[in-house]
Amino acid sequence: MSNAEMPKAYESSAVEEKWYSWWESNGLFHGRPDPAKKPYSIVIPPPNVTGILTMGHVLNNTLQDILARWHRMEGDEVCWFPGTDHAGIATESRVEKYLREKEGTSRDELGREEFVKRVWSWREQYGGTIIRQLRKLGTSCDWERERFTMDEGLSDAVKQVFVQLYEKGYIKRGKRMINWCPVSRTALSDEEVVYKEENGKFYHFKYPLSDGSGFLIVATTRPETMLGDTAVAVPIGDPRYRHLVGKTVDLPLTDRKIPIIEDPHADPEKGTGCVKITPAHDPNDFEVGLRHNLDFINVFTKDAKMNERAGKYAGLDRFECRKQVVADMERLGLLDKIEDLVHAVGYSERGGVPVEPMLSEQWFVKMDELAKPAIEAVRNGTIRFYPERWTKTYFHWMENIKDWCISRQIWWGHRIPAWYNEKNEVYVGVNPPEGDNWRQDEDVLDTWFSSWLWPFSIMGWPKDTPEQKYFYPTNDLVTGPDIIFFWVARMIMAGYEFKGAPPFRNVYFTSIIRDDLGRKLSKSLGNSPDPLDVIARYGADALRFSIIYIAPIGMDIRYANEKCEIGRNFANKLWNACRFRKMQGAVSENFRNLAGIDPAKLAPDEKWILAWTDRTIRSAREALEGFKFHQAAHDIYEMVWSTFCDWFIESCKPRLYGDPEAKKQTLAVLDFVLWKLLRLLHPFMPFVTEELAHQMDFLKEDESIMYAHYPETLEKLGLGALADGLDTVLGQVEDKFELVRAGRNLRISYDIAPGRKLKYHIKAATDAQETFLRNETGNLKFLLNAEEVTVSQEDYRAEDGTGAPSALVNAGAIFLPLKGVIDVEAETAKLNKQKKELLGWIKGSEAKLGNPGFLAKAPPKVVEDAKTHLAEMKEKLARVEEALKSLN
RNA sequence: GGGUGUAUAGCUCAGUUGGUUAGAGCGUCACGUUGACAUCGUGAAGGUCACUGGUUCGAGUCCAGUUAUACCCACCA
Repeated sequence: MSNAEMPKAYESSAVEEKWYSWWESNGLFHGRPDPAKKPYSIVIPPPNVTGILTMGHVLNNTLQDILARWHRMEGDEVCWFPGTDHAGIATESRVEKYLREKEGTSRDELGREEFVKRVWSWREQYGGTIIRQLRKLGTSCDWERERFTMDEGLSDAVKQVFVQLYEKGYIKRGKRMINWCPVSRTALSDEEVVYKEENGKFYHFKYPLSDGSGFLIVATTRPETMLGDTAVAVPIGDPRYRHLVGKTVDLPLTDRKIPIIEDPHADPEKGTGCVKITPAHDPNDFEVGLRHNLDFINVFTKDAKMNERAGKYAGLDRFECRKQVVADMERLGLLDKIEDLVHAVGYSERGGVPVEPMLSEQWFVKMDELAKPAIEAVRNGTIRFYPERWTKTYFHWMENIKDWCISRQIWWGHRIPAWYNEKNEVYVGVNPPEGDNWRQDEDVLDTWFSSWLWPFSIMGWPKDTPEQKYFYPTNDLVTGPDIIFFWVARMIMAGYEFKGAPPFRNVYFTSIIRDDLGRKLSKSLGNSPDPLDVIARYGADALRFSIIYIAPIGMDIRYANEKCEIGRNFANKLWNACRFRKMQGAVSENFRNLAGIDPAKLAPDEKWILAWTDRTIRSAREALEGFKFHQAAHDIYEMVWSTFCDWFIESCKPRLYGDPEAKKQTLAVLDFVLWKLLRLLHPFMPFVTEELAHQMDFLKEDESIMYAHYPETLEKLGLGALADGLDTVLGQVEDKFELVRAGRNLRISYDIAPGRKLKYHIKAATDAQETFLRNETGNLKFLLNAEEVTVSQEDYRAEDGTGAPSALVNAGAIFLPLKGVIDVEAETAKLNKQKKELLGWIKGSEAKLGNPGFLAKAPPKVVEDAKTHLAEMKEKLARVEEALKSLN
């Protein structure tokens, strides 16, 4: 590195570009089985291939990158497996939209084969944008291992799993009630339905008894379904209706007569107790239909319009039909009343419209047996959740798990490996059956049917690969709690079923990011920042650090772009600390180990900063081990900014400008600490730390901080001797800094320009303090910007006997002698305020110590501390009173 | 209807197993171009820890209840 001066401010963009391509082209992200090292692996939650980077991805991938980089520095063999998900329905509709807008064609016009081809080429051209964007964030994924859920190998895994579960009897085909999305025209799993509270209407209809003896009143929120009614149910043994059971009603608007049946589904407490039964369009009614062998009349088309079974309503949209049915019923005098009610309506997550419960032939996976080992694994701690409370959500779902509807009536996805022949036989196998009388099932599998295999399919399963032996199970999973059912739970089940082992050991659930008003980020609100813009403006390190720094543990994050100033300013602070250091000359030769330094000769400040560095190393590592990223970020931030820059660097300046030996020593300590701080910070801010490590010559040109060892404490480095006698010195240095603060305060309260040189007098409280502070006078002069600092155990007295403004601190008192400017009244007031405070403390302490209960029951240590504290307060009070006396 | 969070300074949040009279950042205010940094520095003001009750020598911290708020689950015709 030349001596060219570093710029005054850190410029992120060029630096980030440079290092990322250097890391990647040198293969520093690549992980390979290495028996000599401990494996550490993560699989990325595969983003949709159609996706673009959002703030959610930023948070999620920053956390994974912190883990990956940290473990790499700990010496583990790290592999972070990246890739994308084919996202069946989402991608299919994305490409459909593209074809409509750009080519004026459609899926149906192109036909299946051609359409699927188009999706692949769309993916070639536009897909995977997010993968390129992730690089801007600095993510250290092993790109050589990037996979796509539709890759050949992953498709093999899907087929293998399907066949295996089919042969085990866990996968079955059957006609059941499913959630139908009329927009995507496919079945959905229960998890893909989101419920929204809505203000709806509750329509009460009169159904005339066929014998003309009156009406039964039924209520519904969905009048259009009455066209598919095939019974009216009444409660079992209900005296109001008992005599009607077995008779029929004339179903209005149709020419059908439908039976009146007794069924427990009818609740006598609700409404009239009578319920219309639509077995083809309601899950409960379906059950009733089975029990009573009723007809199942489907009145909807695949896009939820009325079909020919709806008679004159055929062709109408379901909501239009609803209006007309109500109008017609009213006209016929069969509308009893309409009530308002709030109810939950199930919407298709992707389609954005209410789902239609429909009776349909689909493939299902029986989940209850698969769930058993997965429940046990979380219960016995083999797999741990952070925050732990998510286990409750997990258990609740797993213990009530339902069959999983896995077939989708779309074209983009893994086609179901089942074939049928004319004799209606079914063949299920990894490879197509012999002979040409077989046609393959038209449906594809739910996207999640490939995602749940991700942790091992990405490593080559079902083939036997060294990667699986070495990297499976993975260590940590970082994901959002919104996909705990979709993905996390199912991966655990798949892990046990197909690998006989958990897919990961720890699951860290990220927070949800909201805007600064607490609203969810969404495109339509326009409150969703583009991370690439933010990176361009503030830098990737700034974004990464800021988002971790502001992320409260287990709660939603309030994000606004301005918050990236935290990270940007911090990077700049670090940059300038290094810039300052560079101005002092070349890096110390012993910056790695402080070789040749005599522990006995360390200045108090130097011991103090070494102690703080150790403390921070311990707390940061402990925080990372417990997935407390936010806390690690805060600890390091505080250490760098306040402890290192504000106090250590400032305080060491006098030594830099004096004795060359002292300068050499202090620079060595500074370098030693700085190099540790850069490494501590690297997982959080990879770019600026790599740049600075090179700028400072901590690394050779071909070395990367990515593989520098994560900092260890002095003791672990075998440098324990440097920490000898730290305890006493620590308190003295802290007291010294408190004294400095008090001195600056005096200056300000007397309104003296900071530039003006002053004299201070310090009254030391003890002999030890006096000795210590005398040795520090040079240092104190600098920190206080004073031309002279005197130390004794006496109060300050001017020649004419007047006192001076002063402040009391632990170390003693600091006086600011100012000729004739002492404001006796103000000083008295200040001291009286302090006295009042002290008396409060003393009163409280004495009360506590006078309490027999406290003395008897509190731990001895606490009692001892209280006594010490009281003594200190009393001693301080005595000093305040003395000072008060001297004023008069 | 069940379940899970959250409630501490103007704002956003820390606060470890209960132990001095509760902290940080931002914002506000005052002062400042001291040779790393105005993306900065030195200071100041600002809180009956949502409410009620309980346990305890001692509660922001534990327990019960209340209120507010957010989210998740559930086939309420």
